[in-house]
Amino acid sequence: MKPTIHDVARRAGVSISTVSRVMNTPQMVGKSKRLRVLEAIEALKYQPNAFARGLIYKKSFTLGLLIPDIESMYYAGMIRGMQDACIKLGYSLMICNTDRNKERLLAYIDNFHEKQVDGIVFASDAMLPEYYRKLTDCKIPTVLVSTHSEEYSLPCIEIDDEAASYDAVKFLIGLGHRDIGMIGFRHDNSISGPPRYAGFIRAITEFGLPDNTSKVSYANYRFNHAYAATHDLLTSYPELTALFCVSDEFAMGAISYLKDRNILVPGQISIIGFDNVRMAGMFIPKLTTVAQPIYQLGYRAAEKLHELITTGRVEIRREILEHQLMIRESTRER
Amino acid sequence: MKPTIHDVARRAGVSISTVSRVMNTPQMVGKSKRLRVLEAIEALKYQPNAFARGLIYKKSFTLGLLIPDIESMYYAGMIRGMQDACIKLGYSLMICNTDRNKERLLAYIDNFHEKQVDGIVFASDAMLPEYYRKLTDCKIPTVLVSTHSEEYSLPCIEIDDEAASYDAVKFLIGLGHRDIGMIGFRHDNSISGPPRYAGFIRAITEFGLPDNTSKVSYANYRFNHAYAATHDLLTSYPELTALFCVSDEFAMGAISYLKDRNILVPGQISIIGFDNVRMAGMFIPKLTTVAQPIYQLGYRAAEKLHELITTGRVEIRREILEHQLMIRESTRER
DNA sequence: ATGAAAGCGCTAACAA
DNA sequence: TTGTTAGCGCTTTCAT
Repeated sequence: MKPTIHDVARRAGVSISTVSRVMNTPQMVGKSKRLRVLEAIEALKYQPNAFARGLIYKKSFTLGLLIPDIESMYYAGMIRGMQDACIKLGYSLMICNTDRNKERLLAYIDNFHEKQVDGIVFASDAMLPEYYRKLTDCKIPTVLVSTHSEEYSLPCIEIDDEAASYDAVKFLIGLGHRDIGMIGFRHDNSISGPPRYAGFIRAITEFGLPDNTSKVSYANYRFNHAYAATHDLLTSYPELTALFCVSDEFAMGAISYLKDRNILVPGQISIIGFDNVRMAGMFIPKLTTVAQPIYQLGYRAAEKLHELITTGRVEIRREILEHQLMIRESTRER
Repeated sequence: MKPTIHDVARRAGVSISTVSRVMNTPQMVGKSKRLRVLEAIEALKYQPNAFARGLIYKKSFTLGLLIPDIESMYYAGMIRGMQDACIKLGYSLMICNTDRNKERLLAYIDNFHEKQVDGIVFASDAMLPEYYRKLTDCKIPTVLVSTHSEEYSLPCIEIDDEAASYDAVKFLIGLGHRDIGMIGFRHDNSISGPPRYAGFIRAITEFGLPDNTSKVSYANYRFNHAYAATHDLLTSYPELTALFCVSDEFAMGAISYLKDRNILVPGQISIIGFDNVRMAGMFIPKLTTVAQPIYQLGYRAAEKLHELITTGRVEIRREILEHQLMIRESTRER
């Protein structure tokens, strides 16, 4: 049996309130008793029971994280940042992989509610009305990361997708490319899909390139979809000399397809990715990409959630972190 | 304020025990009252308080997971399996990334103890005496995954590293290679290091190859170490025509180095990896590798831990899952 | 400075 | 079938 506060009190020959005091307000306890209690705690390897504490404080010191895909390298990096922040702030982190499944996500929120997490970091793309309703019903403070919401004024932290996209395409144009295609996220099931498309279009028009509006193919999160999308796009537009991919995984899928067709990257087609996941610098060729501050995104999300939990509000509701172009080997001058 | 059992009881016009009963033993409650209670629960969006329950059941219905590196693709796959099993079994999962840091791991165990997790899945390489002591002090049921322990008889689930290694090298030999090198894990800080080396040696000797005992270079978990290790190995033994890498990440590091030196894979050197992480099939060239049943490893670990928690023991203490050769593009006949 | 006692939200034993 | 009540382990008044 786990020792309780009573065991410690008995062993130290004091009352349970004294034991409680040495744990919470040691300065209110006489030195000799305090020492005896400390000794007993050590000897018994006593750990206060988090259930009993939670019952009183109504706090679990646990944060919940909802991510769509634990196997995505993007989220893995984010988790690291979040967990480091949690250690600093004294929270535990409960990570839940929704697999982009609505029911599953909803079930996780119920679970968080029951387990009384102090707050939730939501990294699962679109904040649907059902999610929002449940969240507000439960009154659990929530912060969005690398997504945002138009309808609901939840605090969020992300990058400027439109600008980042624009910078990527502008870089390609600067390299002399004029026939640029894009492998994007479907607009109907992603948040960053539309702004990244908008950035692409803005760069194309601003620099007076021929109408590339339709030279876009959409894929669904994973590698093999991007592989197929690249096939479609190149079949329709064989003149393309550069491809803007909205994620590094898409870039890898595209390059993989090109490789299978004996098309050289960057020799014949330049590829730029997005995210700068850890794998980006390991791929062959090493990916030129728009780097998101992935670790920071996670770290700040936890900090922001902490702010929301403790103060009830948040300094800056929508926080934008800087992106940065990483030039490596998958792009070349036209 | 979160509604309590009292609120539900009041609204339904019954006692709190009746409410408790409809949640735990509905068949013991009269139909009309049951319906009224259900209605009240729904209307109030009542969720029983996990703290109060935990205090009574002395169970948190939460499992703890200790992993060395959340950014490793290997562990990401394992987590998915584990979480799916947890959903099935009614547990939540608390994932903690130790970053291979001893103090951090120890602190996480304390945290698990305080939060009263029902059990721990330990996936962090070596089970050091300090870890084991703390674990037994806390009396938290523990299962090892993709590692094992000679000294302590903890339940574990893994593959047969020696045999898997042997199979990989045998495959290379079957391809006609006679000068085979290896990029391995350091023996002093890994569990699978020695058996994988042993498998390599056994294959070499069994097939009467020249003494390759020393044609091994060691790396430290990550890509860039393998990159450097490959450089060292090839500088000493330029005659090598095949390389056995003990992880896919090492294989990628090796290939990356070779690429930078304009050495063709598999044209001039064949590379075989280990693990079959998701990325293995996406790399260029696609990795031939020894597949571990990564998802299953995670899934079974959670099931096994559940078995240990509920029955106090475990059917098979050391459980071995099957590995399987995945032949792709990074190897070729000599 | 210290102890006794109330109560956090729930379950389970006991009564009715 | 139902309600009353005694804890689970802890913090926090309130006395002393």
